[in-house]
Amino acid sequence: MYTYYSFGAFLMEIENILGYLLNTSARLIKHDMEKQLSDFKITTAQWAVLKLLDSWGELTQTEIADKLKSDKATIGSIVTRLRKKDLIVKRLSIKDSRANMICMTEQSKIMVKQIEKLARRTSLNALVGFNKEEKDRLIQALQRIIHNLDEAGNQ
Amino acid sequence: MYTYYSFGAFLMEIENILGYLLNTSARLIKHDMEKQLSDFKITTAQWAVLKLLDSWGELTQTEIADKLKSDKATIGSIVTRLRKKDLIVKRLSIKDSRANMICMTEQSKIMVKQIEKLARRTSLNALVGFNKEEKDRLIQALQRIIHNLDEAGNQ
DNA sequence: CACATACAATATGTATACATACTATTCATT
DNA sequence: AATGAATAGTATGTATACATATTGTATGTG
Repeated sequence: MYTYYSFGAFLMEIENILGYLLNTSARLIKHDMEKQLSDFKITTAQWAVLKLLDSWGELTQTEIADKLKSDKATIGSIVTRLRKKDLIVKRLSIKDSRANMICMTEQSKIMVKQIEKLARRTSLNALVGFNKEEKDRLIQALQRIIHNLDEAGNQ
Repeated sequence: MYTYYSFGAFLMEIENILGYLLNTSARLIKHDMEKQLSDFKITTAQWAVLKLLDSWGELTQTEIADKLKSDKATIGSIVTRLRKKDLIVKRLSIKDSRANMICMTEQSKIMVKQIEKLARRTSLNALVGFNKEEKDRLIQALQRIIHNLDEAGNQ
């Protein structure tokens, strides 16, 4: 049986520190997902942008950065790579000539639907042995952490 | 009041997908921690290596990579940077002349103790509003995820 | 001992992630 | 209308993160 460690433990080793645990689980799940995505020649970061566009329709790069809690520079380079693969199109905004509207292509609309299943499978791999209540509690805890840190960061 | 979303929701938007939530919370907590670490001219990845050495004593780069669930190339470059800052020393292993033992310096031993408090503060920032039970459940959930994915990845 | 295999570390290349600086454009206010 | 502040996006540089290939060393087996 696998042994768990408490957060309140006196001995605070790296393996028990929240930031390390979040970072490690995030890297491992990303790795699992990218293994599944390899056929699509796309990364998780690129997929997240497409998934967001699929929900919201066309967005500017700054809007994408805000919604994904990322930054303009990072989204800029992801958009460049998506465009090279013809998965998005940039259209100069009519309202604001500084801004580009990022739009999905037919190809990426189809791709996003196909990837949906893979994302669910990766979540299941990560959550083996979790019951519904445990899953829900985890998702809510992560949303609370993001809320806490996002608030603090935007002061 | 902030609204939470359930993992079992029919509409699976990017904001509710486990991998995205882990990745985002990991990035935000890393960002918070690195803000606090700025005086030490060190990153969280570099700190994790020092923290591990502080617990285990001298280790090879491969051992560090295994324990942090990272890889040799990544640890190699972190070790190079730590060495430039005189925070670690590389000693050729007596047993195995392919390997280097990575050892802390006096400077990094002191530094690690000072950083301990900052790590706790960052965890508190992230976990505002969590009670002890919620914190413990989260830590255990993350350790289970790492266990699940690490098992799967090492097949 | 010889040899195939495994392993430690390095080298190279791509993709985030993010700080900082810069350009072009827009907006607010006078 | 003029102008100073804010904003959208790009450019540059550093640091992971990781795949893949290479080099040198160790080890197990015949």
